[in-house]
Amino acid sequence: MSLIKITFPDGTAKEFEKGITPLQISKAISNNLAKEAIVSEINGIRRELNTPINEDSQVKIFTFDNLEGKDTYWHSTSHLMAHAIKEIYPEAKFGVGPSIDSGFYYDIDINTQLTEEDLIKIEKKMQSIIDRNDSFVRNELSKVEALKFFNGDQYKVELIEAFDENNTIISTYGEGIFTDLCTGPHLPSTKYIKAFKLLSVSGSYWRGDEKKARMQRIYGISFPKQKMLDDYLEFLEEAKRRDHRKLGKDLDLFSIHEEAGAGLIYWHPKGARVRNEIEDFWKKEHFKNGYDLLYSPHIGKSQLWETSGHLVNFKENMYSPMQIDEQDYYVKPMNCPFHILMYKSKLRSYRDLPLRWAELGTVYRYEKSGVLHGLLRVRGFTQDDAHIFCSKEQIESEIIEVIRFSNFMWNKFGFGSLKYYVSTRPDKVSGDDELWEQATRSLEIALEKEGLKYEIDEGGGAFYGPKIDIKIKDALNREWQMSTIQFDFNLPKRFDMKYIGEDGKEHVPFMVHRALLGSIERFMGVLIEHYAGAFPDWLAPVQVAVVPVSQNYFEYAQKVVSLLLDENIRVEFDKRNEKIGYKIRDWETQKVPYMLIVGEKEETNGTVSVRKHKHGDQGEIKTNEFISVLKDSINKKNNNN
RNA sequence: GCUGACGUAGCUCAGUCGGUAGAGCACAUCCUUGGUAAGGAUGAGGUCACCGGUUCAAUUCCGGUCGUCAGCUCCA
Repeated sequence: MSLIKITFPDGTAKEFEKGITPLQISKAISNNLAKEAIVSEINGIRRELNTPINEDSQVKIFTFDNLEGKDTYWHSTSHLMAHAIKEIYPEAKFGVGPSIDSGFYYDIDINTQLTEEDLIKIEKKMQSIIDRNDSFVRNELSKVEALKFFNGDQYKVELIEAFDENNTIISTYGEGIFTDLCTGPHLPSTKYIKAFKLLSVSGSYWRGDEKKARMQRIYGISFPKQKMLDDYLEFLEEAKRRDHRKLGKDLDLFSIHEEAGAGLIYWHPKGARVRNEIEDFWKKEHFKNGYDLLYSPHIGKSQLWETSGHLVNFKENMYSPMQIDEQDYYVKPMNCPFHILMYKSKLRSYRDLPLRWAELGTVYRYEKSGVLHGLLRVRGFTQDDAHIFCSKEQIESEIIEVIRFSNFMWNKFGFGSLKYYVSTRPDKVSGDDELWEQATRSLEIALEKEGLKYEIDEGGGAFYGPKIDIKIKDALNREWQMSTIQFDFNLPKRFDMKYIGEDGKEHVPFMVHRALLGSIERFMGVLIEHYAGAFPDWLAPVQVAVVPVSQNYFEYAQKVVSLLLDENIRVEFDKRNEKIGYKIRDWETQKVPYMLIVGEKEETNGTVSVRKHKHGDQGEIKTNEFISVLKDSINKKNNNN
């Protein structure tokens, strides 16, 4: 009986009998760990919990709390699902079935169109396989053996053929009648899967290529505890309740009109009110931060777009030209060429720099019909655009300012958690190495100086320069890519931009594109979902509803309304012939921050009875006092909900 | 754009195995003047997305177009 040394991630080591498995090791550490263990890593290779270890090794144990654990858990569930499908539809062929950020999917080639009812059937079959507690059995084959084994399954054969002849051990995993090509690792057996749900079925293509075979993709999720699944399903329900398309309708914020064109947004009075508050705030903050505001036209001659390169690089996103005086004019997909024309309208000195020029510029881009989605993906949208023209010496401090500004804006709207990504030079781009290097470095230095962590997106930059993308997290912890800060080495050259330096010579200015909110439409879509439609006081389209107990108090109610109006508070006077219970319900569902109930008592006392959205009756308060508290909240732009 | 599902009143949805349609909410009028999440009665509302085809007859069946939804691919 020989002993081997097992070293753990914290550096401690312990001796075990040769042939011990990670599961047994985790039992030796603690019963809880053994219960929660999902997969292990042996000398840097992820392997099953029941893999015998025969030599001194580094061992890590993963649970569902680790990404590695989730990955294995979901991946095994996708195999379980495929297994169930194979039992129900023996003719089914399978593409790929990986785990994804949340859950898993499997692509299936099957003749019948799967429906929601079929998913229930598959779920039942999955449960019966779990009850059988089939083991996931690993087998290793040579390429020749694998090709033989999967003979007749064109998808698996295609995958196997792509493998390197010599240095790949091809592995398969099987439970019961189902065997799949897979590198693994997997759960020891199907019993480990405690709670799962198949969520949706939709179309996909073999290898994501629409020219290749059409497959059906089933998405699902699984968890080691029923409660976790329940919570996840509740999260999906909550996301549905917050869907900006639904709230946009319910709260009368905006509409989209089939007869007038897809992807084009109509802002109703209430949505326009919110938008107006955001834009006012945005403009004031830009002035404070040393920006100037611009307005530019919506169309420009083809020559402009040729100079800018858009007709070469962006044409598929631009709408067909219109003819004016026998010249082609294009609707703008971006604002930058216009801003550059303004830059070039006179000779610039280094003393003018930096120029920070911002515009809420509405642009139009062709988007494929299938990608349109509410406010989040549209064909006409308003960018909160700005271009910074500066000298080489200024780039670092300018980038820092933009990062700070962006931070400030997101915090103001209640988004705390920001993530930064620096995208570096793509391979295919030729150009000035030094320029790229320097600009990329300045982005990194700016983030480092601000004490911000960032990730590198290697080769993810645009062809014209490196960039910082900022992702935000909303109230449901969902990530959205919104802000972007991009260097542009292309346009200044194309437009022959210059400034006269201290040395009396011409220099090419650095140009930075930046959007803080991204686009107003998308931003509002995210904001609606973030606030679940219950906007904070300063943004709410209706801030106060004055609700008299009966018609007898209309006169007093009117006085209250007038006082509010005098203070520029957005107020509705509810004169409807309904009981107050009805009115309260109505304003509550409209998510109006405050209702002021007024009747005999309030008239006598010169007060209002405040009812706060979601918090109910707050009791009686002097009208003036209410107004000053509300005004204070509005002025401070509190995120008070 | 591609795959699939879907498109009936302002909204949410029934329904018609082919004989031009219904509920609840919302809306209007009247009764009721009510103190913290839906008072009652009456009424008005639809070329059943659009365009063709089949048929004595199409909202229903077939084809196309537009749009929506879930994905694929792509992005602010």
